[in-house]
This record gives sequence, C-alpha cells and structure tokens, in this order.
Amino acid sequence: MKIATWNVNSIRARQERVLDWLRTAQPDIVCLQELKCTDADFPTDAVREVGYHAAVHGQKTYNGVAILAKEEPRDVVRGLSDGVDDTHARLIAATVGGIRVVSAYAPNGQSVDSEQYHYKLQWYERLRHYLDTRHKPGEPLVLGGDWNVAPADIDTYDPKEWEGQTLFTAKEKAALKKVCDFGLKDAFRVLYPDVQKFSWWDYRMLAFPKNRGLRIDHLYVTESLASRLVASDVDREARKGKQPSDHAPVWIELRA
Amino acid sequence: MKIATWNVNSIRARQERVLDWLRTAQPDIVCLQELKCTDADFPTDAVREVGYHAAVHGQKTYNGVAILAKEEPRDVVRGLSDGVDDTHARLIAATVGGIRVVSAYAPNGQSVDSEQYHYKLQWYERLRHYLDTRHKPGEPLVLGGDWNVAPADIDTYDPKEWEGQTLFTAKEKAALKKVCDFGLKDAFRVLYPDVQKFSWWDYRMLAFPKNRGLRIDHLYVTESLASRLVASDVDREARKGKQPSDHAPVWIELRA
DNA sequence: GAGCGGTAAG
DNA sequence: CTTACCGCTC
Repeated sequence: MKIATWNVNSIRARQERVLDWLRTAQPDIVCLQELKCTDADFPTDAVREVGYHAAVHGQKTYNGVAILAKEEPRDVVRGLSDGVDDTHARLIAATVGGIRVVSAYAPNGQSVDSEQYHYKLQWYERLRHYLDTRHKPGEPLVLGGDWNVAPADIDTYDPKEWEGQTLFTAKEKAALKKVCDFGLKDAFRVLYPDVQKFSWWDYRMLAFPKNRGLRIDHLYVTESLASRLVASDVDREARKGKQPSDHAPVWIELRA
Repeated sequence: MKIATWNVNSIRARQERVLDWLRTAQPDIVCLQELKCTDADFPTDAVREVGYHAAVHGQKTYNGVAILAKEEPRDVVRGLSDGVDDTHARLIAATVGGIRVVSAYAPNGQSVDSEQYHYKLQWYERLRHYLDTRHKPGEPLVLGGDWNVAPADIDTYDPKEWEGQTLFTAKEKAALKKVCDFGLKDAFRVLYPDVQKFSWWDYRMLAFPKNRGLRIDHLYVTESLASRLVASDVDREARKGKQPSDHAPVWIELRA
C-alpha cells in the first residue's frame, strides 16, 4: 500500500505532470494540496482515465485539497466542520481500504505576527480538536499534507538562516507537535531518523539547483500504520524540468 | 528572394514558434507585427542565432513591428514620423538588398464609428502621405503587414456575414485602395486572381478548424518588384497546434 | 480565445 | 519565480 502527498500548486497548470506522475509512481492513495480551482474545474475525467477516483474540496484561486485513490473514497468530509466562519478549503477526509485519510494544506502564515500567522496557529488548534472529536489514536489514520512547518533543524538546509522565520518558528513547531501528540508519527522520520531530505524549494534564488529546501510535506500515521511502515521517500524528479510545482511528492509504503 | 509578413501576436509568447518557422521557411526578409514588447524585450540574440538581423520598433503591451533579414537592414526609420502625436508603434522601414521594406500594423478599428475606427482611417491617410513624401512608384518597394482590411469578397469566408463589419467596411477598403493607388499591387492577388486563401482566423468559435478566416495580411509591391513575382502563399501550418498566433505567415518569392 | 499588465500570494 | 484574478484589446 503506497500513500503519497503532493502540493501541486494549481492542478490546472500541472495537469499533465500530475497524470504522468500517477502513471509511473502508481500510488494507491494520494493527498493533493493547492489545487487552486473549484470542484467544477477539477480534471476528474482525466484523473479517472489514469485509474483514480477523486474526492475534491476545491476553492477558486487559493487552497483546495483532494484525495485520489484507486479504490473509491468513502464517507468524504470536507473542511474542519467546526462551526468557525472559514472559507479556506484546506482539509478533506475520506476512507479508503479501511484507512481514514486526511489531505491537509496548513496555512503558510506569511510573516511572524501577521494576521495569517495567527490564523495558522489557530488552524492547528482546530485540527487537533478535529482529531480529538472524530478519531481515536488506535484507528488506522493517515494525514498527508503540506504542513508549512519544518519540524526540526535537519528539515532545513540551514537552521541558522531559518531561525525565527515563518515555517520554522517555535510556535509553529509547537502547534504541529500538539497535533502529533494526538498519537501521530512523522512516517519519514520514523524510518530515517538522520536522513535529510526536502520536499519544497522556493521558486526564487535558484533554491532547487542549490538544494536549499525544507521538509514541510509530511505523512503522519497512527501506531497501527506506523508498525506497517517499510519505506518512505521524496520524488525529487517531479520537481525538475519546466513548470514544476515548488513541492515534490512524498510517499510511504505500508506492508500488508 | 523570399519576403514574408507575419502578425505574431506577442513575440515573447511565440518565440520558439517564430524561430522554428524561420529555420524551416528561410525567408530572406520578414515583416513582423504585434510584437507586444519593448525594444529591450525583443529576442534579438535568439533571432541572431538562427541567422537574422532585426530592426525593431517596439512598444509595451500593444503593437510593435520589426523587420528581420539575413542581410543587415540599413537606413531604419521608425514610425510615420509625420509630426502627429502618436505613440502607436505600427510602422518600421529599412533597406535590404536594394529593396525598401516597410513592416506595417494597421489599426484594428474596433467597431464602426468608434474612436479607433476613425483613427484607422486617419492612419491610412497618413500612410499614403508617408509614401508620397518619401518614395516614388518607380522604386523597388515592398510593404508587408497586417492591414486589418479584407479587400474583396473573395478575401472573406462569407461576405454577407462580414458586410458592414469592421475589417470589411467600404471606408476601410477605400482607405486601403488609396494607399495602393500610390502604385502598389497586392502580390498574392496579382499572381492568383481567383484563389481564396486566408491569413487570419479568430481564436474563438473554432474559426480555424472551420476555415472561417479573412485575408488581411498582404504584401504590397511596386511595379519593379511585381514584374519579378513568381509565387506567393500562406503558411497555414504555422496557425496549427498549441498556442498559435491568430495569423499565419504570408510570403512572396521574387526572381533574381 | 488569447495576449499583457498590475496586484496578490506562495 | 510561478500562479491566479481582473480589466482591457484584438
């Protein structure tokens, strides 16, 4: 069982690249983020043609998340559904093959102490509440997403340079940790405690050729899935070439 | 001697297509229109690499004309230079191989009786004045351009549908004829009085697949060049495929 | 339908 | 750097 997450930065601008990747990588389940399109504009038919069902929570211009799967996703829930007045399409959940799957796009947070930064910290609190009220740590649960937080020094190309910057502040790391404290483990880090791999590189300043990236895309799993982990990697190739997303896909492999 | 004209509808959006066409069509001289870029943004180096010198009269966003040639264009003149306060970059002239070459982009005219329509008719009058004051009908002179006028019924896919529409009104045809009365002949029409070929097809309504086009791109020549005409055609292939210009290149061949 | 430009966002 | 939107032109 292969489960992946990928911030595609516009599914319309990236359609052929995503389809190519699905054809070759053949994940069973994929969490997508930053679709930047409405449900109506999501390329459902094209995705179907390469063998995937799609559960989509779209939004015009910004955000937008989806779960693609070879099996049909069941019991689809869109958003945090906590009564907060919030138009951001940042979360979708569905059940696939007995696993509850969440695709999440955490707020970027813009700059420290901005309105958006505050919203980001709040969003993490709301996500923890979402888990507390709907799930148990004993369930088979996976959250794939762009978390917009690099959890540790090893997850940045230069922790000194990132110190105090958005994506790497103590408050953001603590907010993410609180979500993990529900009973989730960072699958890549469980398997490879000392390996440095990045999942995102800024479009600017030749960040990708210089490998000046961050690991901000993670798959979080509960214990019943963590015990089945056999591999995890970043598909760095998908960041190469013309018109790439600024993120690469990240995947995990679970034993039966 | 092969001379061509092509409204490229943004040289930056069309750069590779234009270079490919230069490599295969191998014209000696090319008049380009609708560069939609400043002189600084024109891809002079890339054009040089495929064997062409460039004389450019650029403008930001709108208009912009150029003359490309295997030989270096001499005595370049930009604009109508008639003292009228006019920022539109719609004309450039240069001498190549003993021939005076003009690349022209006539105003579109928007809708009949609009300010733009009036400007179009004025522009044609100014062009006639330009010829009268700078040239003699006996000289070897060629004007290649997007004239935004279909001269006759045969130059539209449906004269009934176009009757009274901009690009096909009596006033526009008369304005163009007055320019021709200087001593110019429509090279394609001289060679093929009864052949219907179009050079422009609207991007909308599947106009190209249905061949619902107009012939609004012409090469006008004085008698000394008309007597040397051996062939003329529209490179319809260049209108096909992804991200084409809405115009196809038109060319003439002169015997030595 | 497709181009640009300015703005907003990452 | 790259995408998306809007308003404008062709």
